[in-house]
Amino acid sequence: MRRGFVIRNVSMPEGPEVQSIVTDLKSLIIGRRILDLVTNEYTRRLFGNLDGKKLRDRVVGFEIIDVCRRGKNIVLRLSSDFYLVIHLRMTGQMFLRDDVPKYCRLTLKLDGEGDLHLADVRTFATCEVWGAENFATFEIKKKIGFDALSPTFSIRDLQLILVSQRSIYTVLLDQTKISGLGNIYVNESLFEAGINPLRKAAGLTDNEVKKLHKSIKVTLTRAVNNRGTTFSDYRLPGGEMGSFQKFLKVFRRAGEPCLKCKSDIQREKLGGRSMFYCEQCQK
DNA sequence: AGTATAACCTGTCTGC
DNA sequence: TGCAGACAGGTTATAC
Repeated sequence: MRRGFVIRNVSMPEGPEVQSIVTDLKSLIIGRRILDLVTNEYTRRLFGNLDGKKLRDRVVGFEIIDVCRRGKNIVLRLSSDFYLVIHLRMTGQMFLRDDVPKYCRLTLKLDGEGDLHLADVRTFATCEVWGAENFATFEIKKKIGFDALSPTFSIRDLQLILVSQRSIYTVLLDQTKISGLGNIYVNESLFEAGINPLRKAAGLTDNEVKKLHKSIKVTLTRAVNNRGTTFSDYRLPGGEMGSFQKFLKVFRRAGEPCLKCKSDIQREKLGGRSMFYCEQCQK
């Protein structure tokens, strides 16, 4: 597909959004060669202090041999035996297309149709280059907790991390304990499980942990199947857009009736983040 | 150990 | 119509 072929325009991605981007990238850029790396004034801070020449030596001329996800990081494995690790933070976007998107911070010119662009209006996104030896212990070095999207994520895993006196809301957002959840999916999962976000993590009963585990799985699976949550009017070229916003039950529904009991959905601040929950259904 | 706040940035929305 | 202020899905550092 040609000009304007946009993969995804999900702002502020959580695990399901990153997974959707990675799935699309897999079919679009694996096996393709990086012909050039184009930077601009908005590239500042993207690579930290990595020297420009070193960067090009490790990237330009090599093939993309795999794309995968580690927590909320997008990983491009290159034939140079280096890994590009991209974190989109709040507003990062990946595009595969010929023309340069608005707020573009980096372009990888590829052989074949379309170049890979990283755009990011707020310039929080980061890109790191890892050698193979270092990358072998990526999760440990980055302190990435259990992958909530993994099929192997178990009730036992969840039990292991729910040992703190912090709120369950705070712990589920802590990527060093469990990775892939963000504010949307923490709020939705807790509603689904009928657990109040302010409960102490260690205070949950075995039955509640079981319910929460199931609700996390169900919520994330449905989010991935819907290709994430899009709040803007963005659509894929085929008319598609991330569609999980249609299924949100509490997130950004403050003051609206609970879908189970009709009482008002509450909104409260914790650690600068907005919690959404139903007082009646979430005890 | 836990919490709270600010910081990194810019665009958009709300209310006066 | 204009303007000020609040708000944004992530993460990290620092101070209580």
